[in-house]
Amino acid sequence: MATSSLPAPARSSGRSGVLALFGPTAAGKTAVAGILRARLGAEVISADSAALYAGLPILTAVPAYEARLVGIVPLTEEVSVGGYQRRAHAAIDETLAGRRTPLVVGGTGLYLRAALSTLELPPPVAPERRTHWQGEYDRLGADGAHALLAQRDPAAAERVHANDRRRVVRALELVEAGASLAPVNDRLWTEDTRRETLIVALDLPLEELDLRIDVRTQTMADQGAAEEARRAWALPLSSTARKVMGLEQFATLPLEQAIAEVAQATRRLARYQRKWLRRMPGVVTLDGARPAEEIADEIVALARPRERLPRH
RNA sequence: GGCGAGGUAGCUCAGUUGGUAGAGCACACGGCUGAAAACCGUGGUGUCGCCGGUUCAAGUCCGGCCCUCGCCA
Repeated sequence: MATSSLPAPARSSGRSGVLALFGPTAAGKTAVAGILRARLGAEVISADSAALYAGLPILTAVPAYEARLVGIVPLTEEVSVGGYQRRAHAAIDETLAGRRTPLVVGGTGLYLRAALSTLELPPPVAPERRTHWQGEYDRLGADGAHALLAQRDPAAAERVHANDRRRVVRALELVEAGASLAPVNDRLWTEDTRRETLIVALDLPLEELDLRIDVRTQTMADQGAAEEARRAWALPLSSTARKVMGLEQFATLPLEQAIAEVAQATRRLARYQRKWLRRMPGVVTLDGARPAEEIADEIVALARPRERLPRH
């Protein structure tokens, strides 16, 4: 049983805490969250970078029930962890203030950590500055740019590979802004949380997950994913919106080919999400193959303060 | 049946005058701090269609066979 790996519950009550549900695509998070929402009167708060976008209910598998931080950003705008974190913290605090349980649900590992933790993200910089440093990176070459970074911010340079243009550029723009890519407090892979939090993950064997992903992708196609994608694709999409999985494929490829490619890309995503799951500390992992009702029961039991658990 | 093109990694394909089989994607593993459904690093996973021949040495040259595609019948 997973009981032994439970974080110490709040002395006061389990009611002041946050519940989080993580796991790869198609592991069954949405169904379980729906049951918990009804049973606990919880407020579902999404931790999914793609679901933030409005206009893609099929591609981003928006749940039938109400959830916060879903469909709130137009496809013409960029999304970012920092922007998401601010909204997530606000949503969690508002929910707690209303004496309800925040249920943070999503498959974007970094977003989930940002929502739950005190992770301090360095500030954004003006787009013009980023463009400038991208130019510098290309002008100096990967090694030249990395050497420049090593000179200006050795700690950041040590964390970043010279070929990682995105991060070298980001580090350079931060130095210029008086900040650093290297965090003062490294809380990404720690159990650090802002509130009393129980993190539960759902997982399945890879073969089972792959099977579910095939079914789910076919279902999306049946629901009209191609039409949704084409409509969105016609917009002046932001760079982060353009990368929502399935958008380009369903908008530009013959349906059969799009289904095959999206299923494959989603399998890759699921593997990436499982990597996060393996590495995320303080997570109780449950078998996603069990009936959603049963999983929800177990989570309710886990969330209860320890002194009220039945003795073994 | 005739002519042509082809058969090399899971897929698409490259492979010089014969000299240790290699790219992209996929996959595995790792990293990641306002792009994370993103980005980066490391790793080759093979009966080179089959059988025989020439050669010190054959994916490569020669002969035969099998299979796929196209055109003509």
